[in-house]
Amino acid sequence: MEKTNIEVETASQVFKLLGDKTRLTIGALLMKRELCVCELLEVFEMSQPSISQHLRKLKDAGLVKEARRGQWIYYSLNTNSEFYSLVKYATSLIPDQDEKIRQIEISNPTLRCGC
Amino acid sequence: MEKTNIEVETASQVFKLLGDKTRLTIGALLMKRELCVCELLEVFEMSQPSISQHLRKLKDAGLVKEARRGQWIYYSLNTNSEFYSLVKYATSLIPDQDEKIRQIEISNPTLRCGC
DNA sequence: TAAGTATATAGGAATGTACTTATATATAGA
DNA sequence: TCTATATATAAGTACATTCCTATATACTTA
Repeated sequence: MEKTNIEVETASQVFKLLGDKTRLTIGALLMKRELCVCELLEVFEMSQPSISQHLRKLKDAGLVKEARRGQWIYYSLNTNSEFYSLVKYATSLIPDQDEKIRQIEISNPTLRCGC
Repeated sequence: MEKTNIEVETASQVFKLLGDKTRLTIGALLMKRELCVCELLEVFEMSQPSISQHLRKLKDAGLVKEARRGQWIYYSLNTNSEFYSLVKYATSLIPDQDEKIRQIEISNPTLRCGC
């Protein structure tokens, strides 16, 4: 886990981002695999705009990146970010999020039609 | 650097604490040595109550402990805290705080009389 | 091109945060 | 015990944050 010297201002901004339960959990979930908004919506008791706003903050800080695939925009961790190892460390501290991933896979919101 | 599993709620609270420039810097300074409020006051452009309030939050979370010695209350990192390794990691990310320590030692607020 | 789904943005309300000044409390020393 | 110094607490204010609802935008498919 290489460490670079990050300015106090910058580092504290990233900690502030991780200092929110929803965003920290999103980070841990994205550690497992990329996810779209409608998938995250399955595991947070929160409106779609709220999820989008959290993702935007993470994206603005360069922690996550997005990729549109058809109708969906998939979010994933930006492994090139200078904060990636911090995110990895931070998310490793909290309990495993497999249960939430399973919940997403059961409801499978991107495949409603069943085809 | 051992990692225990910390609840999302708890972990995000600690990140929130570190998500403030002043508190993150205090953490890095306490990594160097214990300090009293009047010493911290030398390196932050902030009122004494503000410093005290930041220290109180860090103390309430168990990250720092205090020890009164005469007129002064010395704050230090609580190495027994389950978050100590997180604090150590977090503070290792930011630039070295030696300059601020030197500044404190030059002004030496706990020894005003020179005796 | 119209309708449906996914996501983003705008605007606003409630709450939280980080400061400030004023004041209280605790210790030290004359 | 009086005064000075160190620190904590209280109360108020400005600003930031996080949610919401309503609406706009983008893509897909009939």
